[in-house]
Amino acid sequence: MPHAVVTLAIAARRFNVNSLNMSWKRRAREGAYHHGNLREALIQAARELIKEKGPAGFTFADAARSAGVSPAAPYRHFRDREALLADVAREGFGRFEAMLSTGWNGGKPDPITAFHNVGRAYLAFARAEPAYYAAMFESGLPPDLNADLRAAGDKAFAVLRTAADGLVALLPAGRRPPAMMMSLHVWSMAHGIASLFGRGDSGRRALPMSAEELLESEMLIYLQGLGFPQK
Amino acid sequence: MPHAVVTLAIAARRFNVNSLNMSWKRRAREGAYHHGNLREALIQAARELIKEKGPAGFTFADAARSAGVSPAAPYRHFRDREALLADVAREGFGRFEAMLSTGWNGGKPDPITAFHNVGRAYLAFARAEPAYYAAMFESGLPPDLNADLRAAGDKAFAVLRTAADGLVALLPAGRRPPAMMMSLHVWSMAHGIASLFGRGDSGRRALPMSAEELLESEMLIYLQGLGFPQK
DNA sequence: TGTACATCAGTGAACGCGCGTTCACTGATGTAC
DNA sequence: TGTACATCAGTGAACGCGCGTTCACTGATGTAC
Repeated sequence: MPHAVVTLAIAARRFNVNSLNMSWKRRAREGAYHHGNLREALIQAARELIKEKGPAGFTFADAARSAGVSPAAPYRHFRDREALLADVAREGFGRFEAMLSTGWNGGKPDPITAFHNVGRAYLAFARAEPAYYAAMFESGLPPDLNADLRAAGDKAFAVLRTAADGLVALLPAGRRPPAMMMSLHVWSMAHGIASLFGRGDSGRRALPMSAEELLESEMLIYLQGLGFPQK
Repeated sequence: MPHAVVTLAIAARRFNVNSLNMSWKRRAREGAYHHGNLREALIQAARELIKEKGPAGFTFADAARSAGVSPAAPYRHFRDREALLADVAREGFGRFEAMLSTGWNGGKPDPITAFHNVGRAYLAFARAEPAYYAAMFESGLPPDLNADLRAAGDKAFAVLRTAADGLVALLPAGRRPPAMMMSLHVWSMAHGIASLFGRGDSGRRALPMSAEELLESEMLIYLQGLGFPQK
């Protein structure tokens, strides 16, 4: 009945969607749809909701509401809630890989320092992006739900593998541990510390030292055990 | 209307509840209530549901249904779903502590062997009791939701701390690392491996070696880095 | 030992709510001519 | 350059469902006397 109000509301919505769309166009050159880049907006909304309430605490309808569209709209882009979650995880693995790569930085200034930087980058990601991290590792998604997700996870792990390869090459041929094993060891250390202590989101356990210090000392002792020179 | 059927159904229910009650009386000497030990039955039901669908995948009504009672019954024993989940976690920490203690076994036959046994016990628990493990570490419950839960978690961690103390005593006074740090390191290794690879429930990542071998080698290298003699 | 009574674990019906999902539709966009 | 048309992202109303929670109740148990 109050036509003016309804019209204003619609106008406001259109305006918001369009201005968002313009900023997206500027940021990422992904194609824009005729009412805005809803696909990406839903992923952002899901991230926000996961950050607030955990990976199990958001619904398809929630994401639609946050993105300002009707509850039926997400079905144009995602088969179901799990498909949306998988896309959040896939995108997260991509950023994760980038951060780890930056940490490794081709093994510079030297492989041991770079290896520690990878560890720091791991924790920094878990702390800065708890929503991505939860979607990637704690959402209960089967890791090979789809080939893209699987590949994204593998690519991120490959950075650890590359770093281990670079480190192993420092040792004389007779005393080289399997790089695959080393990378799994480091992954488990970093993941263990990140999920027990180093999360940016909810109430975690208190510690006598920072998560970063804990991981650094753990890696230091581990590398010493493998016969690497200190520093 | 079909009185006979209804009567039979009620009789069957009563019979089941009573026979369950009797077996509980035999197993645990916890007090029995006048229609059965519903409190414990709800915890069991929650464990079963968590094992099937994850810690976020069960509802209060689900648990009641599994226990064969009306949806209002659980309110006699738990304030809400979170309180039930917290009790599952608390009970889990108790069993966890017992398994870790058995692994440590007072440091016998020798502290290094016993330390490795603690690691094995950790993974064995995560594998055998994925529901407890999930409630304890992956349910999103704040660790100090209530004093009992907090205390149960602390007691379990204290076993790791005791083991680290026992190990540290092997080293000469000048080269002893802080036992607190050591126990946090081992916890993070074991938890990392357990949550990434060593779970009995759902589809996890494949590995070139078993979770147990991975943890054992990791601890071995770590201990070597601290200057412990091998074997 | 028997009876009356208080207790309280569990009932079952009811409610409002938000979810997932479907459907025919609308209307802005891009394109063919 | 202008017009007609096809496309398809998003609408909004509708549905059935199961959840959390409440309520007055029931009836088995334990106990006081």
